[in-house]
Amino acid sequence: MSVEETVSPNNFIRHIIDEDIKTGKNEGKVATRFPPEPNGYLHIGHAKSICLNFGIAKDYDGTCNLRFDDTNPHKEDEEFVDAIQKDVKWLGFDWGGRLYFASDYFQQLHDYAVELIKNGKAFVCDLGADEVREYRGTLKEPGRESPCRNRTVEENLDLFKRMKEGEFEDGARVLRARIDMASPNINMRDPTLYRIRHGVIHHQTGEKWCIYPMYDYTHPISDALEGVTHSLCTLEFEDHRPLYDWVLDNISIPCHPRQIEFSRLNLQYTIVSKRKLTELVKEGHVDGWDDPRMPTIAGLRRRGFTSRSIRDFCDRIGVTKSDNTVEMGVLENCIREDLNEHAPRRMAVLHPLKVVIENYPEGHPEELDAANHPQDESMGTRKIPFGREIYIDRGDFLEVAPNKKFKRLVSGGEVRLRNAYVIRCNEVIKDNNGDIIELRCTYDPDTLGKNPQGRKIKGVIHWVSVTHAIEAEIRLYDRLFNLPAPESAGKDYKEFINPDSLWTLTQCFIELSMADAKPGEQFQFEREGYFCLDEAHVSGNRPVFNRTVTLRDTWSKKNSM
RNA sequence: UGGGGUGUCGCCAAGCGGUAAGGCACGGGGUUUUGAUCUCCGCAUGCGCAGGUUCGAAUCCUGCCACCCCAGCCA
Repeated sequence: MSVEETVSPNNFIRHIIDEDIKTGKNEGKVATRFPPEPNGYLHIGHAKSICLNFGIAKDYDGTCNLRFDDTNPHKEDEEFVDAIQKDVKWLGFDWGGRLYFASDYFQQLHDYAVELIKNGKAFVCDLGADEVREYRGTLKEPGRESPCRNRTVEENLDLFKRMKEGEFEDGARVLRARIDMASPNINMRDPTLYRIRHGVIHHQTGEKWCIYPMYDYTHPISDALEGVTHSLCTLEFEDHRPLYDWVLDNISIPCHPRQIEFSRLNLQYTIVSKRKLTELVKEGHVDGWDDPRMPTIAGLRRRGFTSRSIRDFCDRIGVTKSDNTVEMGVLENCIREDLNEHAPRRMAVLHPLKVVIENYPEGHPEELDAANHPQDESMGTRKIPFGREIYIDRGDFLEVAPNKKFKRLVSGGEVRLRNAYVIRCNEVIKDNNGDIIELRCTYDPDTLGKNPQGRKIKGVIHWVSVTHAIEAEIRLYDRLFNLPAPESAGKDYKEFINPDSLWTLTQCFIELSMADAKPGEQFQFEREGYFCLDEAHVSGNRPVFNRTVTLRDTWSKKNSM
């Protein structure tokens, strides 16, 4: 497979790793991890991180762990841990049995906390949440020390033990690191290490614990326990790195991974924020996490994106520290490139208009041969039934050509039926409203597989035989938001939800050969785009197809300007 | 002068003192029974701005400017 041969592009993180290997750091080993919190589905931004972490492990002959950062049972759920594993696997990565949970380390995390207390590096604080905030100071002014800051080791040990044993209510006390309330870095102003959470059932540890460690405390230790060498995270954690290092420097743990930050992905016309995606799902703006309009891995999969195209996308966008917003065109290009190569061609009529071929014999349908791929003979051919009555797309007929460049069918004009004959339109039948309901045509029997003598046929249109067509529902998707950057418009992003992001067409006709298509199977509907049979939905007894992406269309683009 | 970051083509992004890669997008030509694909050509005398060092600066120095992140007992 060509993807496996692709050389991953270099980036600044790989440069750092190259240097570490050259200088013999970590004995030349490379270990990364992908650490999602199971509080939502993975999205395209996570794909960037997954490709980075697993890609590095693969290329450097190292390892990449899948570790759930499950320190906040309030927001987390088993549904998400299952979905995340499914998505990482689907993206083509393998954690090889190294599946971990931060909650696996709760006991060790607790023991290291006791160690910090014993060394006077942590204390139990009685301040309430509001007071802690007040004492923290502001961005420009230093904070004040908690009145509890100078408790004795014995008292701290006793209080922490009683916190663990459930003696205190939620919020009554926290364990804090004893660092520096005057630090210009707010993260270093005696950050909270442990909080009390009663009455929640943790999806992994049940009711075993009522104190839960914070991210800033859990993450460095989890990394170190797993022997991670390079801990890759996004830019907003850059300010947390001093704390990451402080934790590891102040406990007796032999390993000290290096945290390296890179910028997160932003994609135009969508949002890549788990919190906001959760809102879209919960408030019903979309039909679940796997709605084909969602930038989630599950949504992209259902839309018809291949994992190969997503990996390709991640390679193309690169990894840097600069803020970036990638155009949809890049993602679209990736899936078009993949599907152009791999998707077999089919014909489907989305907006049917009936055509009767008057000089074609009745009751003598024939079977024509059609290539499954115009450039790849190895994909073979198929039979397509042709008959006296066919459907063409309404958009492929106009009574009068609007300009000399129009090459579809017009009254009195000729057009090539893809994989079949040239037809001429002789008559336009209309209903009482003046709407076109049928075309009367004749065909030239001498044009199958060859061009007619003495005249040039400019246009080619697709079609489907009326008697053999399968009725289908086709869903056309457009961008979820009608603003390139819905999150930074200074208003609620939900105001920019595109009301026309889904068009459902219920009376479409697809060619017979797709009768036994499998869920998820992908096709190019010639001249329309790439479509896949929906994984889950059948509407009545009609199959449902999702449009993954249109074909590139320089013609309509030019004419719409 | 609160701290931490980032600024190279419309969007990504190489570049690491020797004279601006590549991809997407865009414009144009060719082939074509998909207005697709494929193919060829074009697309930064310029690297946030201003100075300086140097034979030579996107790369080094100085000073500005713009944008992003941080005051959860979220991650």
